[in-house]
Formats: sequence, structure tokens, C-alpha cells
Amino acid sequence: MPKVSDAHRRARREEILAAALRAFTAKGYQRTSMADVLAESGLSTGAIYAHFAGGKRELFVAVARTTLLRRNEELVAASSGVEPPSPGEILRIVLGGVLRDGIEPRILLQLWSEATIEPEILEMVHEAIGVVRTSFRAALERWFVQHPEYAPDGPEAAAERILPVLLGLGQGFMVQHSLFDGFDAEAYLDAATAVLPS
Amino acid sequence: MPKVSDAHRRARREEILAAALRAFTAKGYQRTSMADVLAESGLSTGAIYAHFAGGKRELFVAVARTTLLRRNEELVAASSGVEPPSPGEILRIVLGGVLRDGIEPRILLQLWSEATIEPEILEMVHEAIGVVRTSFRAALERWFVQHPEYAPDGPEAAAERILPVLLGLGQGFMVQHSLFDGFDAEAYLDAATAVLPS
DNA sequence: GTCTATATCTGGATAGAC
DNA sequence: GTCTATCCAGATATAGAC
Repeated sequence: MPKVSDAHRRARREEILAAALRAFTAKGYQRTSMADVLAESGLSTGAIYAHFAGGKRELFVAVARTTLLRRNEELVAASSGVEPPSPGEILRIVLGGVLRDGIEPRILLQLWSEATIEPEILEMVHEAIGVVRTSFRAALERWFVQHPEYAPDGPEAAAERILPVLLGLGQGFMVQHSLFDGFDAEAYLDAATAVLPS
Repeated sequence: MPKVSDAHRRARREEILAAALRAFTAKGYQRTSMADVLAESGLSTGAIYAHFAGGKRELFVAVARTTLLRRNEELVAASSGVEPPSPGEILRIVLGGVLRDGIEPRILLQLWSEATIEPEILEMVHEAIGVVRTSFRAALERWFVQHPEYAPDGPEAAAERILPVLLGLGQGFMVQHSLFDGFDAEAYLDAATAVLPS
């Protein structure tokens, strides 16, 4: 296989996905037309369908999947230190990236909404959330091992129990960050950290 | 004004809104066509546009607004007792109704997603969430007044601080209830109650 | 007020030239 | 691989009869 062609292909795909992300974020999945993605990318119909035969849906799935898993990468990268982060710190690490570029939460709300309707998209969410859950669980367990006073029935059970709450706090953060005018991210994280064990 | 005509009008509007709710819940706002609402209601184009000139958007705003505020009504109704509910109990009260008919969270996810894109819908969300927030704040304050050990700087400040966390836990509940297979609502509420002051 | 019929528009996806 | 031109399906909203 020709090396150049392959690299080119990857680059084009990334280029198209970046354009799709911008378009979806601006107008939402459903309202975004292929024409919008075309305009954003500077390419033409044929060019895009050559790379993504699945059309709009495939573009969205690819973009949303990457976005979901990026949250996970930050957790994995940050929690490999010697001192395991506390639940509150885990939340802060994961949501820290969201604050840097404020576009992510919006596409996640789009994603959740779509997943409610489209089985194919729901399936992708399940798969990606499984990865995220595994990372969270592992990070929590490591902390509970060092703080057995909060885990009377063992670190695994404690981690499993608090996991949905931690995810829920993250999801609530996304919603409020996207919808509430003047949302105070720091205050939210402080209050969340205050209720979580530490 | 003719009494009968007015009652009839109201009844028709309710009928149409109920049909719209079913349609939006099944297919999502964007994918729902007027034809879907027509089929669901058994009426015809002219009949619906006579009552809702604003078309699909007006129907969605009306339906979503009602859904949002219904959460609030349950809190108001339940928290008027002598003993103010704790934060965990407040969450349980508000989310209790969601469990009875599992359709609400789905339309709320749709709503949040739409609010991200459409200013008119965002405005409605702001207004409705303002009402909800006021109820939550009042209920929390009443509890903190009776439990000053959790409110070193006064019940108002404590209520204001924990309010976003409580909302976030509720929003996270909606997301997980809609998307996660085998979501354990009781376990979620138990874990949330465990971290909240009581 | 309500129905049927339809005008008008938009969007996704394909065909075929280069 | 990419571009241009286009087909066709589906959707909103209106017009006019009853």
C-alpha cells in the first residue's frame, strides 16, 4: 500500500471530522445539513462521501465518540501518579478539559439526545461509556484502598456505589455549563468536592 | 364569551399537546414531523394550525415547559409538611415522579439539546428553571435552618452552595435513566443521599 | 373549526465528467 | 479523489371547500 496515499487519507479524514465538529456544534446534529459540513470543510459532496460513505450519521458518530473518549484520556493521563486522586479531584480532572474549550458539552447534549432516538448511536454511547466507567472505577478503587475508613465493605463495593453519583455530577456539569447563563464552574466543583468523601 | 366554546377549545389544546408529547417522546423533536403529530392526534393539518399557529416549535415549547414544571409541582406539594425534607429526600421527591412514567427524562434530554441551539427555547428553559431553582432553594433553606451544624455561614449561603449539586444530581439521573441499560434508580438515589448532608 | 389537497422548499445522496 | 449537476423523498405551511 502506498504510504503517501494512506497518510493523505488520514489527514483528509481528520480535516473533514474537524469541520463536522464545528458544524455540529454550531447548529446541532439534526439541523446541520451536509451543505453546512461542505461549506465548513471547503470540500465538495463527492469528496466527503468518498471518505465517509455513511454520510451525516457516520460523521456524527465519529465526532461524538472522539469527544466522549477524550474526557477519559485526561483521567487516565492524570491519575497515573503515585498518589491516587480523591473522588472530588477525579471530577475536577475530567471536567478540567471541558472548561478549556467550551464546545464539548454542547455536542455531548446533542449526543445524549440522539442516543435516545437512534439505536445505532445509543450503541456507540454504551460502548464508549463502558470505557469511561472502567477508568473511573479503577481510579476510585485505588483511592478507596488508601482510605478504607470510607469503604467498610471493601474498595470495590465503595467504588461501584459512588460511581453513578460521580458520573451524574459530571453530566449535570455539562448540562448546566451549556444552559445556565453565568454558570460558576468553580463553585460547582467546590460544592461537589465538599460533599464527596476526601 | 361562550362558556362551552372555551372549554372545548381548552380540551382540544390539551388533546393536541398530549399527542405531541407522545410523538416527540417516540421520535425526538427534530425527527417528528407534523404528519406524526397528526396521526397521533387523529386530527388534520388545519385543525392543529388553528390551535397552534406557531407549528411544531410552539407545540414543543408548550410540551417541554409543562414537563419541566411538573417536577417542580411535586416538590412544592410534598415539601409543605411540618418536617422539611433533607437534601436527599428532596431529590427523591422530585425524581420519584420520573420513575412512575419513564417518558419524561427523554423529552428533557431533547429539550436540553434543543436549548443549546434555539434561543427561543433556551429562553423558555431559563424561565422555567428559575421557578424550579426557587423551589429548591426554599426547601433547602428550610432544612438548613433546622440543621445549622451543616450551615456555618447561614442557611441561605448553604442552600445556595449546594443547589447546583442537587440540580446536577437530578440532571445526571435523567441522563443515566434514559441511556444506561439496567440503570438502578434506587442505588443511584441511595448513593446520592449518602453523600448529601442529612 | 376542520378537512383535503397541494404549493413550495430543503436536504441527503448519487451519477458521471475530469 | 474530487467536482458539478441533479434526482427524489419528505416536510412545513397554506388555500379553499364544507
